[in-house]
Amino acid sequence: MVQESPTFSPLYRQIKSLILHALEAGEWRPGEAIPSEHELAARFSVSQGTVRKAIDEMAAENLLVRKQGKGTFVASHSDPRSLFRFLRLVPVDGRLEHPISIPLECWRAKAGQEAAKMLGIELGAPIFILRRLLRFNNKPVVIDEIYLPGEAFHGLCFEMLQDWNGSLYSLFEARFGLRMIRAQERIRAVGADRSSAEALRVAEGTPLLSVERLTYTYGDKPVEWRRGLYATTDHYYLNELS
Amino acid sequence: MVQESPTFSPLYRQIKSLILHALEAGEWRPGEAIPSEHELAARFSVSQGTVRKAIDEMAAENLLVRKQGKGTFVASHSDPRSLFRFLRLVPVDGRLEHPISIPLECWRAKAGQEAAKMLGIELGAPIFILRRLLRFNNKPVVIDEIYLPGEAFHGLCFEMLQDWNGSLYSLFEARFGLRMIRAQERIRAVGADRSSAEALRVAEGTPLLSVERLTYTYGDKPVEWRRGLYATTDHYYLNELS
DNA sequence: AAGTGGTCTAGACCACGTC
DNA sequence: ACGTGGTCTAGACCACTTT
Repeated sequence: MVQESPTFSPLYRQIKSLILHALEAGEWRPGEAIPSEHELAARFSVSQGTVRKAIDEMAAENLLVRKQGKGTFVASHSDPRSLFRFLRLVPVDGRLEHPISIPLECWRAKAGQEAAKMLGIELGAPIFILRRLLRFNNKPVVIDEIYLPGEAFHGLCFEMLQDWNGSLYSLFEARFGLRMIRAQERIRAVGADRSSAEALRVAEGTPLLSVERLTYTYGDKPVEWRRGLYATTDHYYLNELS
Repeated sequence: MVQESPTFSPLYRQIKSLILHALEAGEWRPGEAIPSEHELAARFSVSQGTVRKAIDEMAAENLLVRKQGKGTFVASHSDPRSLFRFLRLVPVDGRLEHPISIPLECWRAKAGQEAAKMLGIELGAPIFILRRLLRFNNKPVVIDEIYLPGEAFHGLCFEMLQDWNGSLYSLFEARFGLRMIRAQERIRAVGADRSSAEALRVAEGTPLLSVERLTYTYGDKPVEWRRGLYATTDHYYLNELS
C-alpha cells in the first residue's frame, strides 16, 4: 500500500488526504458527525489505528472535533467555542464581552492591485467590499474592511448580513459552503484617519492597531482579505506564543 | 458500581510528567539527547508506544525535538530555528534579516506594583531591569524594557549581556539554567514618548506597537516580564491563526 | 447493552543516520 | 550492520454517551 521513496508518504497521511477531500466535497456538513473510526477503517481497508492517526492530525488542525463516547464531528464556526479562535481581542478589565457585529456597507467592486494579489484573482475581477463595526459592550472597538472574491460569494448582499445572527464565518459556512481554516495576520500601529476616528469615536491620529488578515479555506486557497483597525484603549490583542 | 477516581490520568501522561520532572531537574541539558524510547520504556516499565505518546505531546509543545535516526533532543534556544518562535517581527520587503540585540542598560531595582504582580513575587523584592535595542539591518526597530526576578538571575550584569553572542533566551538557558517555555503577549497601539522616539529614531507621537510579554518556564512559573515598543514602518508583527 | 472514542500492549517492518 | 525514530497492525480493555 505504501509508495516507494522519494515520494514516500505514510499511509495515515494518504488516509488524511482522502478524508480531507471528502470534507471539501461536502460529504459531511459542519457540525455533523463523520463515520466512526471503525467504519472509515473498513472503507479505506486500513487498520483503525491508522485512521485514528489521520484524525488525530486533523483534530490538531481544528478541522475535526473529537467527542468521547459520541463520535468525531466536522468543526464549525457556529460552535461558540471557535469564536475567539480568530478574534484575539480581549477586554482589559477581564470581563468577557460577546462582540456584536454591525454591518455598515456592502458593495460590488473590481479588484484593485492589492486585493487581486492577495486573493489570487485577476486584476479587475469582481469582488465584494464589506465594511462593518464590532462593538464590545456597546462600545465601538473594531472597524473592518473586508474583501471577498465575487465568484465564491455570489448572492451576498447587505440584507443577508443584517439578518444574520452569528459570526461572519458561520454565515460564510452556511450560505456559501466556505469554511475558513486558517489565517495569517500582519499587525502594525497606525494613526486613526478621519473616517475611522469617527467610526471608533476617538480623536484623529489616535494610535490604532492595523490588523491585515488573509484567510484560507481548504487547499490553502485564500478567500478573504480584510483590514481591521482596533482601538486599544480598553482592549488588547492577546497572543499565545508556544 | 465502582466509582472511578475523578483524578484519572492516563499512563502516558504520568510518563510525560516523569520526563518533565527529569527535564526540570536538569537530568539532560538543552541540546542533548534524552534516552531512546526503548530505554525510557524499560526505565518506567511501560511499553515503547506509551513512551512514544508522551514524547509526542512534549514535541508538540516544543519541549523536545525528534530527529529520525538520531534520537530525541531537549529543545534549546541556541537552536537558530527557535529564534523567530518568540520574535514575530518580519520585514515588509520580505528579506530575512538577522536582528542584533544591543544592551543599553542593566540595573538592580525593587519590584513595583505591576512587576511584582506579573512575576508573582513580593512587592519590593529585588529585580533586574534591562533595556535593550533590537536592530534589523542596522536600523533600530524595537526598544525593550525587561524585568527579571533577582532570585533567579543573580549574577546578571551588563558586561555579561555585552559579551554574549546569541539570543537573550539562550543566555538565560546557558548561564541561569532557565528555559523559556511559553509566553503570552498583549498588544496595543501607543504613541511614541520622547525617550522611545529618540531610541527608535522616529518622531514623538509616532504610532508604535506596545507588546507586553509574560514568559513562563516549567510549571507555568512566570520568570520574565517585558514591554517592547515596535516601530512598524518597515516591519510588521506576523501571527498565524490556526 | 451497545457503540463511540481513548489507552495500552507487542511485534513486525520501514526510513534515516552513523559507524 | 546497527541503533534511532516512524509506521502499521491486531487485539484487549477502559471511559463516556446513548438506548
